[in-house]
Amino acid sequence: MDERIRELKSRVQPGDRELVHGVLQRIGDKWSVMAIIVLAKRPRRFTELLDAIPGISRRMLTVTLRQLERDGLVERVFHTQPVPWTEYAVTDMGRSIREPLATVLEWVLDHREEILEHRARYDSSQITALDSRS
Amino acid sequence: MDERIRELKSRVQPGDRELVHGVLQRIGDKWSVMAIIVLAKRPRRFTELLDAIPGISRRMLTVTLRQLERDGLVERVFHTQPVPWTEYAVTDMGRSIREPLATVLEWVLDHREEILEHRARYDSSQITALDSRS
DNA sequence: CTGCATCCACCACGATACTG
DNA sequence: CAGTATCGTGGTGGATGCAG
Repeated sequence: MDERIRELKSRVQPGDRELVHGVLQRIGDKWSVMAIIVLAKRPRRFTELLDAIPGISRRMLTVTLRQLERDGLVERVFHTQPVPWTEYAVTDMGRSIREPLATVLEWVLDHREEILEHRARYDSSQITALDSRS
Repeated sequence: MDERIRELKSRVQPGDRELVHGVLQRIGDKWSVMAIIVLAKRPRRFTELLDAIPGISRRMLTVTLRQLERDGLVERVFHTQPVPWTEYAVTDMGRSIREPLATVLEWVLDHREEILEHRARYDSSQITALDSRS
């Protein structure tokens, strides 16, 4: 593991810190991951995405799709036949990011109980600290 | 890959969506990953972390450490000998999250050029769109 | 239908003064 | 040394009106 990290570190170039953090922020935002997951099943049009991603607003769907499009994870295809419409689809790169995402998901599922236990313990200790303060 | 995703999905329980998103947000925030990386090398005291993480404020260091502590990724140890002081260290779980993080890092490095190319292309197309609008 | 523009609420973060 | 408290600011996201 430490070996792997050293190996990866040797590949990091000057501007990569910002890039890495940018990607981490993207997958940490509210809708990007969901959009990629939904689009990975099959391409959709704007309104279909609105329905397929419960709770998202038109604004955030637009913003999210533009960001993903900018990075090349999603592409927007314009059709004219039979009637004009827009279709969104994941690119190969967009599809490939599900791999690291799955690794994160797996880690969370593996440590689900441990995290929740720690939170419960931490929160209750904070409450008692507050109690003794009053 | 799709097979792996299906397998992981079968393990997802009702409340896990929030939990997963919470973890993604944490690794997407500005300082958590850096704090874990620094602490993984060796334990540090508060002021050492302040120096080891360039640009972080005392406030954000406190906030970040408390969140990581709450989730059980970092532990705070109080010493009394020879003089009272505080020491922070990563837990086994905190150490283990470097694995999925490394996977994400690897993906970013693998797609560094492609992402930057897409951004450059997207941005220049936006500029021309703005030009034709004026 | 597919957006973009605007306004607003909230939260993350930074600067800084203060405390045991 | 190791924080906490307070304030200010920018960014993220939601609601909604308008347009091609």
